Amino acid sequence: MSLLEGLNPAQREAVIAPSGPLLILAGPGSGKTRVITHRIANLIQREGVNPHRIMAVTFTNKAATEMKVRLSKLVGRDAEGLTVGTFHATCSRILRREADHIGLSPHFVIYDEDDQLSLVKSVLKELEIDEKRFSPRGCLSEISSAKSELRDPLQYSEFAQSYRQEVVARVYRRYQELLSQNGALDFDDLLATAVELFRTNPEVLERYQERYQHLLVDEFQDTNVAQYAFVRQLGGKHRNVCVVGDPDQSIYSWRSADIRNILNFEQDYPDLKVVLLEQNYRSTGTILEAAQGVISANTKRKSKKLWTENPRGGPIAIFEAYNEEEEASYVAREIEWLVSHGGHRLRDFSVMYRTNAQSRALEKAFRYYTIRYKLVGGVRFYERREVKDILAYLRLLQNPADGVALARVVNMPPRGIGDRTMAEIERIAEQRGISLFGAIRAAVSENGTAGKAAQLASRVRNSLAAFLEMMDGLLQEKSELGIEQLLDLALERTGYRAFVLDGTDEGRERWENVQELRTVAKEYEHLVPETAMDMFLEEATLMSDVDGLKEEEEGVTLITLHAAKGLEYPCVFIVGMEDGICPHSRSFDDPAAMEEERRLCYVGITRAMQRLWLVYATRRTLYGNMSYNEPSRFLADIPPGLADGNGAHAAGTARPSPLHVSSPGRRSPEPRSWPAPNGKKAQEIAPTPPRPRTSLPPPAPQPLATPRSAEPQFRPGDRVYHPAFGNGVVVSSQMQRGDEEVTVAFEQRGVKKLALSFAPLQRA
DNA sequence: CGAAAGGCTCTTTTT
DNA sequence: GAGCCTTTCG
Repeated sequence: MSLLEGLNPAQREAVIAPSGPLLILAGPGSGKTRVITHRIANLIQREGVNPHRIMAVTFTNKAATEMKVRLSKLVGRDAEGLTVGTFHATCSRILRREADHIGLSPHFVIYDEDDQLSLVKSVLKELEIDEKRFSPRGCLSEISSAKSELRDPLQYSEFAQSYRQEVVARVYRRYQELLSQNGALDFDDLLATAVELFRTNPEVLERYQERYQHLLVDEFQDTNVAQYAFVRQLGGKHRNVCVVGDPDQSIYSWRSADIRNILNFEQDYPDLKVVLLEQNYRSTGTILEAAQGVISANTKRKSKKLWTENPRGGPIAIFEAYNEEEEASYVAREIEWLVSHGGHRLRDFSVMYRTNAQSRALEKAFRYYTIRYKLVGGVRFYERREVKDILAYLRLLQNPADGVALARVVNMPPRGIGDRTMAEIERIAEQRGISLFGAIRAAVSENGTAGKAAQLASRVRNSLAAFLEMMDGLLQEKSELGIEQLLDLALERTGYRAFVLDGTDEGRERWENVQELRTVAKEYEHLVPETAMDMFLEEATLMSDVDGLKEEEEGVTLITLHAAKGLEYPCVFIVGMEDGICPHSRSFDDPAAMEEERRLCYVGITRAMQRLWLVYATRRTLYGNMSYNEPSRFLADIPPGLADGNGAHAAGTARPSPLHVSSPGRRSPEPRSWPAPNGKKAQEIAPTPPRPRTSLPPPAPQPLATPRSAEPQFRPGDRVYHPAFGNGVVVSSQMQRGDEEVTVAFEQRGVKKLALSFAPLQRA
């Protein structure tokens, strides 16, 4: 099969563009991943580039994995030689390999946000800075952005102007010292330290430049200064840097992503070739048009003209719910209806929201309606308390200098080493510049002797001695044990197993998570023993939300708008379409932030292939109390005629919710256009009449694909095609309540009964 | 020291 | 409404 088969002219151009800097501006659904993978395949197969010389960088492991899978299909075994990974993982691998050049232990651990926060807190305590005035979170985010911009503590303190910044500068300096003492790097360090390595070791950089003659970067609009510096360094020699991105989908500026990287890119590489991918293969014309309506209200953007050959599709549904519970049950019932009548499966659906807290009401409704769902984000597996505890034990065994890990587990389960004791230990560690572990050892061995380290009660001393002895025992045995065995032994010796299994259901659940971790650990046993533990701990830390998402698994996906970037679903609900939520209230006084909210909304809308629902509630409980929000201003930017404003789009939406007896039904049975042409806010256009206390009868579903008629369009024997089910033959067809119900025998999927107004059924 | 209870403050998004 | 921190009591 030709590599160029089935590509449009722009895609083809991007795939075969000659070596040299290349910027691919790719609109949503324009076949971006396809272009990257085909370009790599083209390099290997047509230009004879050794796969070892190609590096592709993504933002999530999931994107990396997907890319690898697709490449395996394209180039077979050659894919094995490629370097494909996230920025963080790629930098981490390089740093472990080259650690000795910058005085770093190759066994460094990676601190996630939890660990970072504990470290900042201990710094604040040590420097006697009031947490009330300088929140640990605030300090951390300041430090994080400094690192993302490659400013070390010294540079930061020079640049510091306000009192606040001066304080943060002191915290930053000490924080960095402690990281180093603990043998740890945080997320941001992975990038900044890699850049530093290359900057201070030209010969190392040259080796990597020589090796990686071709670089490809996905989601370039979300790179920060450090990531861009890394790309520039690596690509500095051969200049074969291909970056792919879409400024309209830049949604991570709060994590220091800088759209200006795209502009800088053009300046840094004057001979840059630019390819625009503007044809959308994903969404219906209606959805694409709505998306463009929303995004074009941003002032600071280059306008693109996206287009599609896809059918226009049905209208977008806009539904006003009474509160978040009705919102959730509306979503649940729509899905239920479409799954039983519309020929959709649960996995075709995704419900997207601005903040993770919004998933709660949805989960409740889904459980009530017994609809299976897959929750992305929320409390992740690797962030569960018991999982983090176990990982901390393993970290401590791998790297006894890791003070954050020690502080986490030293009294978990409780073993008589409380805050006061630890404060004393911390004092010793700080005083002597040694690790917490070393300080415990010192305290135990020196207590009561001349020049004693501390005055400890004998009970406390015994507790510490017991802990020390236990850890020393594990440390001695660890070299002979695999990860799994070490984990088992640690669970016993530390008493953690007995601690978790406390007889409650919750305890059993937590123990299952521990077992799950054990299963993951098993997968690392085939690795080289010296690095297996490092890899295991690293991957546990660098795992991202979407990485755990299994598309093939049945169930509705619940996901934040941020995490949904890069995904697509036949049917998408965006809930909480309210001013204050989407856009989030934090963006109200910042035009740039508001533009980002709009991009976020745009990202959400463009995830939808066939159907889109935008849902808002007139009131909802927010942070514990009731708030009343206006419909999102973004709704008013959807061009007129694309949406049904009463939520009538799909199923029996007006059925009373069994969850809430008092829940009112639909406001008005007749569809109204949304919004009014003058683009005023929804509420001003269509003032909401008081909602009736009883629900109205459900209106007949609105046909999307066909006009209503008394005669069935399909007859037994007709050959048909359905995007999800493939080819089939009509078995029977009859009119039901103004809708045509077609029974089709699909070649692959068996017999399905479809409602024609909802099933995208075509004649084949 | 540890468990339990009550009060406090915030919550955007995450590699 | 939840998680975090502080307080209180055994």
